[in-house]
Amino acid sequence: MEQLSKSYNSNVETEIYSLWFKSGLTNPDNMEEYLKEEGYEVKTPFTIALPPPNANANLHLGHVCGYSFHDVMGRYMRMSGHPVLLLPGKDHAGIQTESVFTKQLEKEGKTKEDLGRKEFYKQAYEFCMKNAENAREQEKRIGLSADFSRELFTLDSKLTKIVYETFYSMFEEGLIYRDKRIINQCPNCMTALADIDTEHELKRGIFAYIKYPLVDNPGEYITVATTRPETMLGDAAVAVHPDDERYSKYVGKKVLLPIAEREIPVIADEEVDMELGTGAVKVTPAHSPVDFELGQKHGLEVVNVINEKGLMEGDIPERFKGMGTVECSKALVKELDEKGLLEKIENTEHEVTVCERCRTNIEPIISNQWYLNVKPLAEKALKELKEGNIKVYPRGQQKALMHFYENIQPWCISRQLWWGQRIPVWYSGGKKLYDWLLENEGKTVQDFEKETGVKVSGTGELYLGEEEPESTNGEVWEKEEDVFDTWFSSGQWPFSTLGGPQGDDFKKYYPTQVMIHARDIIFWWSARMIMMGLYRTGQVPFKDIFVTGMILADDGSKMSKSRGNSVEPKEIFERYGADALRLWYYSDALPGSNAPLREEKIKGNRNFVNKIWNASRFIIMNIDKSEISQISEREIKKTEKVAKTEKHLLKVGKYIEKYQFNLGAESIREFFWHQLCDIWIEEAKKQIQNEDIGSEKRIEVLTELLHILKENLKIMHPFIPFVTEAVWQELVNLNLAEGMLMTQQMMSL
RNA sequence: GGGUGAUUAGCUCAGCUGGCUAGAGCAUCACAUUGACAUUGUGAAGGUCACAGGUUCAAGUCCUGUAUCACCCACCA
Repeated sequence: MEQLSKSYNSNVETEIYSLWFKSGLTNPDNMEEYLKEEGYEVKTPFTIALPPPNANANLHLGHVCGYSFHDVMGRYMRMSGHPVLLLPGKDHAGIQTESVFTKQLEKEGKTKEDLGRKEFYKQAYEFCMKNAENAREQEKRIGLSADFSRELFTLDSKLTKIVYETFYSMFEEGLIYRDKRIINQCPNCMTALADIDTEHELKRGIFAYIKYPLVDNPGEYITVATTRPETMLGDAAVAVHPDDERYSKYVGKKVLLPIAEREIPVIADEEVDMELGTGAVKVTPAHSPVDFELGQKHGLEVVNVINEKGLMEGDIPERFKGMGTVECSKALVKELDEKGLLEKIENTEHEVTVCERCRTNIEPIISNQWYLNVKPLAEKALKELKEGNIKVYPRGQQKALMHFYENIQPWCISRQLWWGQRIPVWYSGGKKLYDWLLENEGKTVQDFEKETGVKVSGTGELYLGEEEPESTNGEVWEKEEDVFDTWFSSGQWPFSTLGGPQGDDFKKYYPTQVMIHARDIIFWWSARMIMMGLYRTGQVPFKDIFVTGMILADDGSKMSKSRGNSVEPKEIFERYGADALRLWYYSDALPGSNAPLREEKIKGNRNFVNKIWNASRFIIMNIDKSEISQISEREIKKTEKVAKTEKHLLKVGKYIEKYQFNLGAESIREFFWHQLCDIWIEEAKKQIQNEDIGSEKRIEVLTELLHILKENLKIMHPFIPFVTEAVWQELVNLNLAEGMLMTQQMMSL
């Protein structure tokens, strides 16, 4: 009978995809209608909010493959009677996009200031939309059966509105506040960074031993050791361990800070490590996170000497002003040496914090930022975890998540960027005034004017809202320049995408079922989605978190563009097809494991895909046109083989429900190849080889074989949707099947 | 320093609540096949399940300790 091509050609995959997409049945509302029309029971909706990839670049292999987990769940659920919503989107990725796009502007010889905030935003938006389009193509290429009619971008006004509502409500409850804290400042990106946006690098540095003379004991001094001499200009104290006998006599006395010529106290604190350096440590609250804590504890003065550009400033000798930190360090060391206050300098290697994007050294500085007190939210999240309302796979990650919640710190939610959701706040009389009044409790606007010499018109009050408020008595409203940390909006993804707590989709599709992503973002994303979800909706945003493995280069190293060892998804699609890639990923990228991408492994899976094609082809070829009606009308007898097949379907279904995709993939391969092909088809060959066309024996054997093939196609479909649908459509052409495999129901389950 | 996990065939890993004569894929070797598929079939080789103790009738599987590795968090004056 009809001649199918000798091997499966993965080029048909795009064609198959458009078949699915055109049907509109990836939209759960349509799917629900379809189920009703076909007389199936409509089960509860199944929702996954897909992790939105960053809209500043093409998708990498990890993204693309990750979606095959979402899709296997989605397809299986759809075939089991659930209207399935796989909700796609794209993330604006604040810092990263701003950095990528600014670099692109640089190549054109422009800066973001040249464009101005509005134009910058507009162009960055276009840039993201272009990338989003590419990303969407890749998502389709892997076979993701998502409802693209609902696709969203994190900066869509619908989402922003919901994010703002959350902000207003949190502010009113006192969870959000402005605070002066030490932050990670990237002097290059000119923004505060969350800890997550920083990395650590081992760099060469110096260890300078500097003598601080005692004020009341001429000739005596305390030597402190520091890797950053320039920060001494901002020192507020020298700290020693209370049990340290070498220094106990000095505690409570004062030393004269060289060069700055300021008197600072000697304090005692348990935190000080007696073994390290000289056992005496200089305390610079303004420029070191630890020192900041120490300073707060001991009520020390905060002396700012480095500005947000990483240059020296503030209450320091004129000659150092405007210097970079390294330059200043050198100059200081030289002067100290001349004064005989430099004991020695050691070369050392130490970890420094750098900006994840541009690798610039992070400058810890004091800054006014917006904070969210996440502690009460974390407590609720922790409770849900403990009660088992959210489960993390692999289980070990659950403990890690609990530990994270138990030790959570206030979250800095403001970023000094242009790209993002601008914090909807207005300051009467200006931001500086507001912060000043906050720091100087009890003082008034008049005090501000007197002490700073700046004239303001306003009350120092805040107004929350997007639109500029009415100006009464000629007061001037200053708009907040900062934008939200990206995680503040992506943390609301599962409900913001469904239209917020009032949305129709929300009512129908929330909470979602499962969150699937790579392990590196569990704290930064999932942890926040749980907190924000509980806060806004009172419900957990998803019941399960499934953490995928990481794709590595074939030598086991991390894939990265800079190393040149990254593999484009496109290459794999072209050479082996999406099904082969998916199949490889199910078995290799298990939770907690690494998956080095080896070509020969994908090849092996491609062979299996081809095997499916050829076994189907064999069965189709053996059915004569004249036998079709007899075969399709014949009742399926529950033979041993059919029963075994049913059992197989149930088993694989269980694996999918338990997120054991590797076992599922292994089973479908084992059953199809080594049971159906190697044994049953071989048997069938012998049974029909001497039979006449249309004979009872032939009809019996072929009917059973075809049925088993179709059942196998169904259970394999969630894993490898393309080849199975391609075969199904061949069957449809011959009147041996109907409709699309994607929407077939697994009735035996 | 804190946390989490890993350690099973050459490689990447399965092995759920203890019953294994320890599996898969890829790689290797031998043989077969122009027959749906050379993108195939049949078979072989390859492992004291990191190490040391313990619990048990029975341990890859549970407990304790040791070692090595990985990731995350904190920090390094």
